[in-house]
Amino acid sequence: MALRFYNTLTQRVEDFTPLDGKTVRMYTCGPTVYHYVHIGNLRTSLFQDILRRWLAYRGYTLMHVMNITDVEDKIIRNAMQQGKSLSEYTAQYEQAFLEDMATLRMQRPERIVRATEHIEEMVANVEALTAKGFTYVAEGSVYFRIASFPSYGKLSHIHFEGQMAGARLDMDEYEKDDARDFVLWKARKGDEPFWDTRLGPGRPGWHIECSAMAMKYLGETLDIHTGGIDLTFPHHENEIAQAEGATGKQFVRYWLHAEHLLVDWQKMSKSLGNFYTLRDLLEKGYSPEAIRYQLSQVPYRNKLNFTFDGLAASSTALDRLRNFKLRLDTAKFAEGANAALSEAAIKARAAFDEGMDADLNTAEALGAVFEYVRIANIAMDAGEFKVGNTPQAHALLDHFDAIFQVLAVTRAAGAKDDAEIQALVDERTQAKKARNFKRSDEIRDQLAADGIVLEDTKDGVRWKRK
RNA sequence: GGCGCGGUAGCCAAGUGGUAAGGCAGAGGUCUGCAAAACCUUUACUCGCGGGUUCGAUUCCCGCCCGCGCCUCCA
Repeated sequence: MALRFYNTLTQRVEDFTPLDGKTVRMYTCGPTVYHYVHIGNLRTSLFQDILRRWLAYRGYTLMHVMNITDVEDKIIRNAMQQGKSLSEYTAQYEQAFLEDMATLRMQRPERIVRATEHIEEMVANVEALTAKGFTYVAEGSVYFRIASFPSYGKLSHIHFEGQMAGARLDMDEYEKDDARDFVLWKARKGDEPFWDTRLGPGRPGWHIECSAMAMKYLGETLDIHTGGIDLTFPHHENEIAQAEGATGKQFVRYWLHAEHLLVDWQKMSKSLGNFYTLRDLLEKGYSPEAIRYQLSQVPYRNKLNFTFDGLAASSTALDRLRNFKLRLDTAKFAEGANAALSEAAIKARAAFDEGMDADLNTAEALGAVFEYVRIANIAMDAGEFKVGNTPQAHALLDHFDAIFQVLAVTRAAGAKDDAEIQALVDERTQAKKARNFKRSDEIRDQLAADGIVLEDTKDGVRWKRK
């Protein structure tokens, strides 16, 4: 079956077809760099990475733009408190975010753009809206008048007629004509940073950066727009108003939203003390691959309740796959090929692909790999796995890992290199042959202390990094 | 109150109108100088509850209960 995604706009799973042949124009709402991102943010980034990789596998050329929000209330507040400029303050967190992405083996989008470098595009977007009568000015700020945009609410499926029974309203924003209206351009306030523009001195509202930058780099109609589910309203709804108000054309064809990562079944927040950064987990000794696995294994549209038990389980599950690969690389197989196993490899590959095509069902895809691993292990135990079956097994693992990116071990700084380890392993084998168990056990313990595990198998000794 | 997502074995989780993938944990076993590691076997007559449609529902419809999120510049 074809590649298909759940589209928030239509609330249905739809076949995916880009507007322009094999090119996919995709925009991602990246982080607001006022602090280190947490693993919930990274889960969303990881969904985007997997989406990228799968689109590429399916033969599409990506034009993927991700923004960095580097001007915003918390950034301004924190930067001013620390006596830093905005860019001085945000640079450290932007850098940290990019490092986190690399640690988790995420690809960089084709283009990463910063809000503060696109003020002119935002001003132009606001002007286009004003020209069409969608805006009004109050106390120097420019607002979008929602009443003038009838389709407002089509993404979040909110009907605004008799709205707001139990919702809270922000009473500070008394200058708005309608509580639902949102700000496009904020008038300069106090000694906050500002830009002198045709809209007057001030700074952009949050939503305008994304519509302006997305259209600048990807055109008026995008294929895919992604983000966390909490951005659906109001952020993405407002992006639609800004873009479609200005162009009169459909802004985004497929809206994909990642569900939240939860801790104790609650959204992460600092006040609850359930806020983890990638650095926190690495300090506790979890590997980047185990974290990547844990964040990938639950399909992106499901909530993922993060627990350390779950992370440990992911680590063990990942070991199973790595052990299989190691066995494939080190065991001795008889000549020939087993037709039934070839069949199993083909089936596993097809099931993996079908799972991924079905709105990136990573759980199903993963299941297909594990099923093959079990079948192959049984065959190896029985001596029925043949040399001729190895290429297919490798191909399946490579195919899986091209998307999941978890099989290679991240080596600690200062770790022994392979040759060094092999020399010790060989020395131990010699000692064992000579029945010098004292020396052989000594080497085994020494390697264990360095995180190297030795495994004696019928085909000889193999080793791996823990 | 409105909108949205979900409730499947101890935990995580896939799935289909015809009688429940996979992973972790647990139990048993194989291998081994000892061990470690690894591998294998095994665990839901049942899919939140109550109705309905159907020859047949976990899967469709209705109602209810429970959890989570959004409705405040939160991924």
